Amino acid sequence: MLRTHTCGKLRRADEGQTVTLSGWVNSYRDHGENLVFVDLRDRYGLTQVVFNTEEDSEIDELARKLRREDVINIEGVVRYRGDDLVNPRLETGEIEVRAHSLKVFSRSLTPPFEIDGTELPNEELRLKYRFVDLRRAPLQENMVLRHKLTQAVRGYFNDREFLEIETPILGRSTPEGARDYLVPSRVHHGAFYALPQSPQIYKQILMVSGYDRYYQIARCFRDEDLRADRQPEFTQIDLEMAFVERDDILGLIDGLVSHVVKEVKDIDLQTPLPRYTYADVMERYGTDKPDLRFGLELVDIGEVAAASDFGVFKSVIEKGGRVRGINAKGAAEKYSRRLLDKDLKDFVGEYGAKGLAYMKVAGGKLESTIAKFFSEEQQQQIIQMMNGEDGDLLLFVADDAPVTSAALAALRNRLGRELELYDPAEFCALWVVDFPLVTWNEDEQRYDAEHHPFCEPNSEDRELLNTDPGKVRADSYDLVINGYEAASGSVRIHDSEVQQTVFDLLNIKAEEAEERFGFLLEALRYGAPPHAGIALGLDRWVMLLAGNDNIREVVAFPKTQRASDLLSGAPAKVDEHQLKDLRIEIEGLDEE
RNA sequence: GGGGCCGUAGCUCAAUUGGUUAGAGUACCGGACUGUCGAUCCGGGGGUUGAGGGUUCAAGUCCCUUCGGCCUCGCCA
Repeated sequence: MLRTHTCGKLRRADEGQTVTLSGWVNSYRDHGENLVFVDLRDRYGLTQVVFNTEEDSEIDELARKLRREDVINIEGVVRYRGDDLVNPRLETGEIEVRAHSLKVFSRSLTPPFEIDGTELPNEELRLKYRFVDLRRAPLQENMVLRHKLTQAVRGYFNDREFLEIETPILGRSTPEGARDYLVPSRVHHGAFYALPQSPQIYKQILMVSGYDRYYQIARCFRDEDLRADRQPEFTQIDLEMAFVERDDILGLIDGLVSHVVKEVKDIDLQTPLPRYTYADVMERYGTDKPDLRFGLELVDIGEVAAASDFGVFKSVIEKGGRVRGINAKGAAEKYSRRLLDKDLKDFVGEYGAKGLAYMKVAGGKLESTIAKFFSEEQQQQIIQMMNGEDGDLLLFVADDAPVTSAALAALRNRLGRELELYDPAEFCALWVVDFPLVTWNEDEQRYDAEHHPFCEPNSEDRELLNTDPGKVRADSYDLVINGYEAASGSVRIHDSEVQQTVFDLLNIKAEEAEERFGFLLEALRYGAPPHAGIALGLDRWVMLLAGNDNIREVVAFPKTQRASDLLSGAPAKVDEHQLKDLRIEIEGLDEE
């Protein structure tokens, strides 16, 4: 071993010991020929090393040349710094190591940015020099948190008879869903593997095969555009159980969530987690993943709007749309006219809203350029419906139902944040259940699966499958934390006839279904147990527990928004002979 | 595919209406200093203003194109 202790280990109790430390030079303080201080860093902490030449002039000369990020090895004696010299900001601040030998393992170029700097460099640089960025304490803490979380997850499942089973990375492309990452086959000309979007089909087959409790910390790939909380490759805590019903999964995950947050953050979470129906949250919050750390519920004022003289509202209602609003409590003075007419209007415009109507409550009445279109009685109705008080700001969007939902849900989140209606450190988890089985796709003139095509229709809604499929509820469930989808799952279809009915509904032709995932259909014909499962987004979990709003902060080697890895340069061109092996030709390459 | 923000020294930023030799902090290099800990003090080097083109007597600043990063709508069963 090239060290006897780590840089975070030594305390006053170790005084007098001869120790060996290895690490990176975090900083140096040169006091001339006779005295040099070096803060030595590893992932466990910082220890001050003193070089004093009275006895060892060669070492001192070497020590004076040390620079940030050099990697060194020292041997020396631990000693108490002295009553006036203790540094209370360091865990090792009571001691220092008086070095009597120094070895330089390797010198560092001047780092592209400062490891302990107060200002972060731009993201591009951080990604290119990720090996330097990863030395920074916040990222190291995130990696540790991530490790603790995965271990807590494994512990929880291992204690409950679950088996961790790996599924293929090279699989088969399936229709619907996200765009696949494809891998060409050398042996089979013109044929491709697809990287898994999730281990969905394999885990269902494992249920058929009798592995009734499966879990896996599985890498998944989706070739879609990125967001702050989305990477093209990400990790799911994936699990599936046989002979269970919906509430068994919800209960199991309630237990997992409380176990994990206790283990990694020492948070005591009340379980069972609250459950809301999809219909309920869509009506009250306009989204299937509401942030319930604050209120600001949506209110429908359609009836008053229809009776008013305000043409914009009236015509929307006549066309079957909705008029809904939010009461921003006490915010009447917080948003200037300019902000309301420009910033907030443009903001809801991003979600398709053509305008943003607003009224202030003052003296028990409504104050607004549009107030004149509402009778005294209608104004009082609105104030009452929206629970209005003097100083409140009422905001309205009139449009078709999906637009009012999307615009107001986004506005609600923005107001919650700007008006500081919640504690950012709070951890608010809930279940959303009873999603619709399918949604109508206007462009394609067909139904799309809301969750995925293997999701069991709610048994109470079986009749509706043929008469009104859009009303059929699915046996599916999402776990929502602080406004993020943290997990998603369902009871699966275990009957090949029901599966066929759903494929028919989704207009997946029997032939196509047989070709694309006939292997699942076939498996279901050989004795399939009722089964259900769920997948949790590990990266998002770590992000939330780390109090971060960007997933790149919890991924060791993340990709940019255009899905490139600035560290390695991936994706990159390949040698001509590699393409030849695969019989692939690239169009338009000559243009450069 | 659409919208928005950004790109100036290694890094973080500044630079008036388009006007002198593009500055500061920090990092880096050299020197001084025996108790520092964001060390301090003295001195120094460091710029294709992302790239290309245009307008102009004059461009970091205005216009066009392009590259890259971030946020976002669509997309993400």
